[in-house]
Amino acid sequence: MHVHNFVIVSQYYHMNKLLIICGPTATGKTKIAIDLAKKFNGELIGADSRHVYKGLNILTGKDLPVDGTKIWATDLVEMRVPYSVSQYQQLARGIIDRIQIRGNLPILVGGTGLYIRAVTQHIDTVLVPPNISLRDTVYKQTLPELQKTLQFLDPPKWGSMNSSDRANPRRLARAIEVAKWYQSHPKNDNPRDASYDSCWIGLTGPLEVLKKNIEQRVRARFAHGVVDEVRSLGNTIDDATLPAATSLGLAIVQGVVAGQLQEAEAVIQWTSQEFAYAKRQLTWFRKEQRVHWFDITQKNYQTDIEALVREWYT
RNA sequence: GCUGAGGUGGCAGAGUUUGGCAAUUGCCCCUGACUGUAAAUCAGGUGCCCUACAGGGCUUCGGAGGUUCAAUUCCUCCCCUCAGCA
Repeated sequence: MHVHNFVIVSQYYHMNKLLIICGPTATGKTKIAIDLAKKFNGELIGADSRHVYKGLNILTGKDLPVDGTKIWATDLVEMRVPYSVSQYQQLARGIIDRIQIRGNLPILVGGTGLYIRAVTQHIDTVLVPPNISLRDTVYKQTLPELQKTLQFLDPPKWGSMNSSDRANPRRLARAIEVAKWYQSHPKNDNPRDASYDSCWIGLTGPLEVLKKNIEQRVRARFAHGVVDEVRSLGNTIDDATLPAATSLGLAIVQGVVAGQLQEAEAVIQWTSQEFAYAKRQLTWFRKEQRVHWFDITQKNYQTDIEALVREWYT
């Protein structure tokens, strides 16, 4: 009887656990996540805004089959179809539920900060859908016009925005979209707040090391046939505004395919863009107070991580 | 060798006509923001020095001279690049 109770309590205790592996690109997040999955009966959920699309596996660095470990929340939709953080939130939370029910440890791994935040925190306006026709008209307007519209429709929202966002047409358009939506819909006061017992692991390293890793990775992608991969795309994503079409390096490799760019120059440009992205990721995650950071150039960081997870999980 | 066009920040490239604050702009680079596009999008910085900011000081347009109150700009010579002709 005592034993029985213990098992139930134990399972319940574990029911809410969520391990998160985050950090900039090219730090080996997936590899660590797979190692941990093996040791703790974990299952991986990708948190990557470009891996949700089918295709461009080499270009986006999708870590395929590596020994058959499945990664949930990848290869979800065709590249023609825009996918958003809202859909990701619903899906990922559902996946986490099921992993926990199975008695396994969900491991959220990826570099898309907003996706991770959407899973772990509530987002007020997440249920307000995009209004395509509104966006079409709104994007034809000048910045001052957009600003005036938002100031009129939602003064508090305008007041809460910083100077950078106030100059960002995309943010203004979204805010206008949300404001219009609430003119005819009630506010959702019953959001599902995800209160996971989460452990955040962040991988990082000196910038020079990150840059070197990125360059190696970019070179490897060329060696693995990224040019052919992009060439075979044809015109499947000829709309440059599709999220999948804005994948880092795509335009550059297309330049190589078209013969306008030498591979050596392409490597330089792509590395540079990818490195800038890594720094943006660091800027984002730096504000995430819960992250336990590990430097991948330190000798024992893997065992340190394992020890931390073990302490938290058992 | 001759003729022509050029030489301006890490790179590209304005400014020279008509001498009067050099750092148009873009890229690269640095920093930051971010709540249904997030590998997206946006903001700030970017000759050097002082300064928390305001601001102040000092450099510089291939090189050396010259004219002038004042030269990236006009004049002379030299160096270099490109194109054409030999």
